[in-house]
Amino acid sequence: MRPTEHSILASLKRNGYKATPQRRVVIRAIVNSDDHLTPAEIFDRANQDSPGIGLVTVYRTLEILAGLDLVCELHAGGNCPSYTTGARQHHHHLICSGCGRVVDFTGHHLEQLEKRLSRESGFQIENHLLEFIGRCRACQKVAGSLPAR
Amino acid sequence: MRPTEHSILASLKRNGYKATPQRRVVIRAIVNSDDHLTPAEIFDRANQDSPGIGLVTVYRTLEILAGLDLVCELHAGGNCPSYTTGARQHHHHLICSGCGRVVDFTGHHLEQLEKRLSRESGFQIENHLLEFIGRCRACQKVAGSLPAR
DNA sequence: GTAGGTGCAAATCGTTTGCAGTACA
DNA sequence: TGTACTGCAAACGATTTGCACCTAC
Repeated sequence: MRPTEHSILASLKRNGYKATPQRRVVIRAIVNSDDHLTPAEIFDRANQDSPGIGLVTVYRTLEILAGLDLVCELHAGGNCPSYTTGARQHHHHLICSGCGRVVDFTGHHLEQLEKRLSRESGFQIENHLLEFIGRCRACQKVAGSLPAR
Repeated sequence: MRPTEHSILASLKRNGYKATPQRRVVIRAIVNSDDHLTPAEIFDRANQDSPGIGLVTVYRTLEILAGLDLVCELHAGGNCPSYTTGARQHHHHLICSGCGRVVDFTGHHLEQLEKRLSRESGFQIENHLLEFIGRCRACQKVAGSLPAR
């Protein structure tokens, strides 16, 4: 169940934030993309959709959305932050080192490992991050294509 | 088998890089620490050890070392890059959200998942990143201590 | 002797902050 | 109407680059 523009806006209001046109545009940019987008990419799309919006507003909106867990933040080894709609279901990432495409996957359970680590280290574990880096089918063909970095 | 200052220097030379005193100092700073260090922290230690070294040199040395896989780069969800000696053995990270301390762990095998993903997605998987974020024993006691961010 | 390495200063990049004006509820 | 939101410009911190000098091999 991917969140929609509407459901995200509703969450915002429920949490006491206003539903401004700028926020709608930012949310739409993220929801309408299958990819993970960097703040700059989100700004580009938002700006195309509704010229005049400020990059600052994009950052501020992202901060709110991430704080409410309405979008999911990704740290793709190196090119730091990018965002996508956080399917409420916990998922992991498969990142193409050629083109930067990100595929989500679910279904691997780390609870057992989490328990073991917690027991052995004394850590109270709050979260985890599992990412695989590789080459997607298309990039395997393009021999010698440069890594996204 | 943790690499030593000596073994890292040897690798550098083997790859056509010169063994300068500055590089020695940077390597020593990393090798002598159990923690993961940010470039700034490495610079501090290096500078204490041998005043006058430039931050730029630290960055340039880290770039070389990471390129040769002699140190391992860590992306702790948010406070991006830090470095440690890359025990050639593959390992994962357990990061404290309170104090930023990083504990390595090994022994969890993801090969099976890797194969499944590869089959289902067509990706040729090159690497993965598994990090747990939580609170270490000390930080659990300090109630309400601010996250490292 | 020379290619590669160093350190300084300045440039650059992504992100954050201060502030005055604007608009949603 | 009042508070929260916006956009600009400037500030900021981390990293990179240009350049002249230096040093390990």
